[in-house]
Amino acid sequence: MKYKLLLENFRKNVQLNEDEETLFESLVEERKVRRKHILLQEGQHNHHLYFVISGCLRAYSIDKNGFHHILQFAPADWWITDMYSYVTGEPSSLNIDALEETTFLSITKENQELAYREIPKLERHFRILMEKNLVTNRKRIIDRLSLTAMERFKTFCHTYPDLINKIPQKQVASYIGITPEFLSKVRSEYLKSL
Amino acid sequence: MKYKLLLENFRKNVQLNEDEETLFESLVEERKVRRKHILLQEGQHNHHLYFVISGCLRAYSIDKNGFHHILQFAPADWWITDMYSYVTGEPSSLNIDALEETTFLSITKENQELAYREIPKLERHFRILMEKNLVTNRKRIIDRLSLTAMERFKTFCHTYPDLINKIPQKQVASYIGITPEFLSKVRSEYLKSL
DNA sequence: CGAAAATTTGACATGACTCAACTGGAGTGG
DNA sequence: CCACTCCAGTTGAGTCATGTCAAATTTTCG
Repeated sequence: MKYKLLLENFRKNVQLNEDEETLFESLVEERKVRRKHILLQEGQHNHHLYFVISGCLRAYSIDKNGFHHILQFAPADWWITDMYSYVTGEPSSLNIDALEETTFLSITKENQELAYREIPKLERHFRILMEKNLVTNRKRIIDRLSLTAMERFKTFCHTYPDLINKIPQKQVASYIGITPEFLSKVRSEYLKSL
Repeated sequence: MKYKLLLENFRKNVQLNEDEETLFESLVEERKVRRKHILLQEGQHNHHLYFVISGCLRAYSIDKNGFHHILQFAPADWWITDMYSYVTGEPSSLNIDALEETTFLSITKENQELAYREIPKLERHFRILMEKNLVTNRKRIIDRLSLTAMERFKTFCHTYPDLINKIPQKQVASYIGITPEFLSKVRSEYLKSL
């Protein structure tokens, strides 16, 4: 299996033997996208799970006023998809695109189901991934309910120190749920206070 | 197995045979709590997963100003826990209590792990549960980012029609992330507009 | 290098919060 | 079964956090 990062990802929760690794490798497709290239567009059907090898993907929705709201960043070693569309088969309400040139693995739902049948312990791996993902999302809901914009900004800096220097402020604003203008003000207040 | 509702819950995703049902039954404990009784308190360690048979539980956090923020309601047929504490073993940051007299099943993490070992297909069931839970939480994040208070209130009424007539308005406010006073105003606007 | 995008800044607008007063219904004890 | 208390809910006045819009400036990258 040539995808070391994917193996490491699996190894956090389960041990695969060589045949199983080879099987899984045969089920994924390696792809590459350029910066700003859209991988999944709102309204399309989504049958894929993506695993980032290098670069960074992001999932966002666009509201009725045209504002973007970022739901997730996926740097290397992260899984990403529109889970709603993936689970239900309904058209996607999210967009997924690349913040920079990104290499990733793509696996269809059919192949993923096949993998579950052939390698049942994968269920365990993905169950645990989903649990952790759930924890992250719940934390984010609580933060939005109980923290001010500046506190959320500080939390973001603390939680994603790598992203801060990599992505435009505008995207951070969209993630923590404020306007870019207001983030600019909040940030300058914050810098003054240091 | 005497817990029909639990069986139905499993059957949505997997088929257990009679031995497996009996095994699982032996791992859970049936409990009952009164209205307002606290099941899990912030700061305690949480090693349990709960499944509601009748009544309604709720999970909430309390912020530094003493305000409550409701993360989840769990009516009959729902699973609930502080997933963060459950997964990491850290003390809980959430409280779980009963909105009304509630009967539920409680299973320890040790027993749940044992169940996964003895009945591997349960991994599948809980993977799927977690995926759906994730979808719900993501939807809630998006709603909070893109909708006004009134829109969120309407969404709540639409999503949880049963709860609306069962729980005090104050709790709805805490769930959608506004003050009870403001919900009162929003609600009267909404009723006028019908 | 030049165009396009991101960021900053300021004046002004507004959605949501705070606080306080009032009302009404639910639970409790005598 | 009444009186009492205690929350939940309502309403209004004033305030605050954040949004809107527009203009100027800086950065990015094609």
